[in-house]
Amino acid sequence: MNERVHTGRRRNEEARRAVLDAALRLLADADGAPVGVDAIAREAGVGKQTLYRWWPSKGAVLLDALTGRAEQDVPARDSGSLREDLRAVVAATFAGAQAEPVGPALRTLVRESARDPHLAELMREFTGARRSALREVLARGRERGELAADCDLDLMVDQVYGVFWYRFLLGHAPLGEEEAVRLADSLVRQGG
Amino acid sequence: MNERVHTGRRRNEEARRAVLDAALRLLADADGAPVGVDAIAREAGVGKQTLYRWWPSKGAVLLDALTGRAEQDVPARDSGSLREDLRAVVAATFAGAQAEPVGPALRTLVRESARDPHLAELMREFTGARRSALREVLARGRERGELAADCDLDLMVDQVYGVFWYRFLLGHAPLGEEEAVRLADSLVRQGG
Amino acid sequence: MNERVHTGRRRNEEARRAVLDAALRLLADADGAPVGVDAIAREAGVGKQTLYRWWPSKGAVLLDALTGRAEQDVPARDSGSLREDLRAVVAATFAGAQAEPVGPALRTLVRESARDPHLAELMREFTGARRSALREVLARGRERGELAADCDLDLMVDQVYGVFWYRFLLGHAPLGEEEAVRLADSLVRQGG
Amino acid sequence: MNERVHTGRRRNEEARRAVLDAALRLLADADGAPVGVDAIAREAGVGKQTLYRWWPSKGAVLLDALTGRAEQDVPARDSGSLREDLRAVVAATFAGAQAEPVGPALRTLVRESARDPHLAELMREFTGARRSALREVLARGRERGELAADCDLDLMVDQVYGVFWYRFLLGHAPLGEEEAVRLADSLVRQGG
DNA sequence: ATTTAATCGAGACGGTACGTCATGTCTTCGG
DNA sequence: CCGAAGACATGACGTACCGTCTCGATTAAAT
Repeated sequence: MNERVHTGRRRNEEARRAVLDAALRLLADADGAPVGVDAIAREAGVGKQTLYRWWPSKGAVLLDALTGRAEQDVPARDSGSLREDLRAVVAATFAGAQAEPVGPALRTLVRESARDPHLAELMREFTGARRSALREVLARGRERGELAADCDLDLMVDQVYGVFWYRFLLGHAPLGEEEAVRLADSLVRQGG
Repeated sequence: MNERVHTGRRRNEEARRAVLDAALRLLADADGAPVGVDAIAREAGVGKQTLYRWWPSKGAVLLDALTGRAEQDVPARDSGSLREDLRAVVAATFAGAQAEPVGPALRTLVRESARDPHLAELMREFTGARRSALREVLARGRERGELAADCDLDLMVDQVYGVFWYRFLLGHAPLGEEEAVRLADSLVRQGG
Repeated sequence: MNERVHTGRRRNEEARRAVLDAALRLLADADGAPVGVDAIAREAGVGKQTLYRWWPSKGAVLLDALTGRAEQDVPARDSGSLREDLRAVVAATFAGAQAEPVGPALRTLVRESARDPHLAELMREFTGARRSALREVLARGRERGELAADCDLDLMVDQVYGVFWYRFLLGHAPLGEEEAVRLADSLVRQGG
Repeated sequence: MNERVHTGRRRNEEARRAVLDAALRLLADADGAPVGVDAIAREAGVGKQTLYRWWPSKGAVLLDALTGRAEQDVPARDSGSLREDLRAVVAATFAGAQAEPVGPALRTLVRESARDPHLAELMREFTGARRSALREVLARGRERGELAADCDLDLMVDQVYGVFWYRFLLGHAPLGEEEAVRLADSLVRQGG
């Protein structure tokens, strides 16, 4: 606990970091169990008011903790081949959710969002962004003729993220490299 | 509230029904918002202890309320054609979740299961049963040669339920007859 | 902490006692410093909700703790002599406020009542009762001719309690037997 | 809010006045209810630090607001007659506490001092000064033989201020000219 | 004339207490 | 023994206030 210094009347960036770090740590350690505001504040060495001053709800803190640190490193590069791109995106998505501390934190976050309407809304935005990124990849493939002109891109996107979340939250089946490839390929085949 | 009569020292079936009815009603009215134990007990005109005597947790009551009433009417008939069977199952799944009061109740139930480990376990069983029923349909199709011998049935199952839950919970896209057909057909095509 | 047992759907008398005991103990130990609700609850081994269920405010608990235990043992006997009775009442008042744990607790209570309008009202009733008891004594003396017919009994009462509270709270002068006698005698002389 | 001008590195007298004015206004408006530091600062259009730079605590501000404005106009003249002087002092004390805005402000101040040890100490000094002024009057009377040589002056002083504070804070009886005269006379008679 | 230093308004900060809420356990009492 | 009622311990929630601290601007005194 290295004695944070005050920054006067402007927001203390160190406090912000301390909060997000603490939140991410607790989120990861909890692995699904609820994370309390008091706990975050105590862990960060911060007054509760500081949380409520800068984030509209507990959920906002948690989401910020996850997105602000775990870079949205899903690439969405354009390799010229739909199969290639799709494999990359799906594999990155699967892998990102397995890594520490993102995985457990993400699980906790989703759990929390079930109770916290504010967080649910934030999550909706978050996932919406991911969805359109993936849709972009598919749209490029369709333009190149790798997919049928009449295929339902939205349904394909939802098949990817549907499988992902379903398995991620229930944990009844793996989310490895192999499954990513299989899923990507089956989508390409299905839409061809 | 029609003045239930005591049944002495044997379990009062009417009380059980009153609880499940009340739970389902609240579950549906809440449409996602949390449903408390006190609320169920009051709505049912029942003591809280009666709940905990017969159900191990709040979640169990909620799940019982849903499954005990909303018949698991997903058919899983065997028509001889995979495409036919799959369309039927998917469409029934989609339609079942739209109907009142099942839809809103189911949404609430899932939300609750995020916080309640006990309910989560019950939900796991519940969805597990659905999954194996669907897998059965697909396995029959594969035996008939309608799917490639090496295709990943588990992945196909999860594509169906993944899309279903993903759209059902986020509500960003429809879950109608048309989407059901499209999804079923694309899976048959992909696995052929 | 001897494992209190629940008493079912009726108020738990043991819990009530535990709360009042704890409150009195803390009140006395604090000697003027504020006593928190959490502290009382923790000390009593009781949930905070139990406090708010039975007492309308923190102040009500504190006052109850003082009056419910420390018997209002100011005698107000009738000895036939005003001087005698007055000396007794004043001395008892002074002595009562010195004794442990009443003294420190009373000081804390008054302090709290400055912030808590509800408690202030309760204190008003409490002191009002004391005032009328003393007024009774003086009225009897006046009927016996020990006081002038036109003397202001209310003013005399307030001289007693005024001096008492003033010295009790500021602590700038003693409140012993000697002062009690002197005050009583001077009042008799003044009203004669 | 007439745009105060900076005075550079010397204390800004206007700011001081603004604080005291604001404090007195809030103190009077509150009539017993707590007055917060933030409220004073906002009302005065002043930073909180400016308060803590010049006053050691909130209480000091409040007391200063009261004493710095409401002149200590209790006369303590020497008319040659104890009865006369005493009547004057007591009546002035009573009247001073009734006037706006001193009365309500004083009430709030005492309430605050119950929670604020620093303010309590300041109040002790404040009342101590009043006490010795009154004691002076009585001592002069005793030297002139208007009081018995062995009478307890401190007790007499406390009877005056005791009655005053008791009635002022509880408000159960009036503090008018008539009561002042009666109290003063009874003390002279009692000590004669 | 330039530097130094103390003022000012503003408001974020860590901390403590508050009163409300929901959960699951427990006990009474009537049927 | 069942069922209704509801008190109980626990612990999270979001709000309010306190006194401290730092900012960036401003202006008087020191150099």
